[in-house]
Amino acid sequence: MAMTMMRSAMSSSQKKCGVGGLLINKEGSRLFSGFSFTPPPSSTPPPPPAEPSTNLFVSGLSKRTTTEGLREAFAKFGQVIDARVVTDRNSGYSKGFGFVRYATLEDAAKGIEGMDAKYLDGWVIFAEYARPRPQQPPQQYTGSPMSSPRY
DNA sequence: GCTGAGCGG
Repeated sequence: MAMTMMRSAMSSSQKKCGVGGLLINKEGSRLFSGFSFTPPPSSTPPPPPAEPSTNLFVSGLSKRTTTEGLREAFAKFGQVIDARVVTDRNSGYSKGFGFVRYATLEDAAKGIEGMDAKYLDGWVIFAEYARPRPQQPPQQYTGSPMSSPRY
């Protein structure tokens, strides 16, 4: 008899505890991850500087900067073999970047150190080594290395 | 002839 009353009392003591126990801390889960970011599986590592070469890529040029201006600016740090400001064929205006070729790698390095992040015609230019472009040498033999004229 | 990241004639 008495047990019946006690059980009914305990049941009533449950009250509304079920809803209050559900708590999720978003910040807590972030802190648990701590110092470990997932590296992106997509491999697109663009190395900012290219390998040393006498060919220099100059960006950030002013629209008013011409090939002569580029050569004059870079000639102060080395012998410039060739300088060219890339211009659009349609309009003929500068694209804002150009290429400078030095006689030696030392001059190219000095040119970069001397003209990189410097002002030219009011614009900060950036000089770095140009990338090797896919320029295939125009060979008359269709590029077949099997060409053996003599045996 | 200019918007202003970028790699050419």
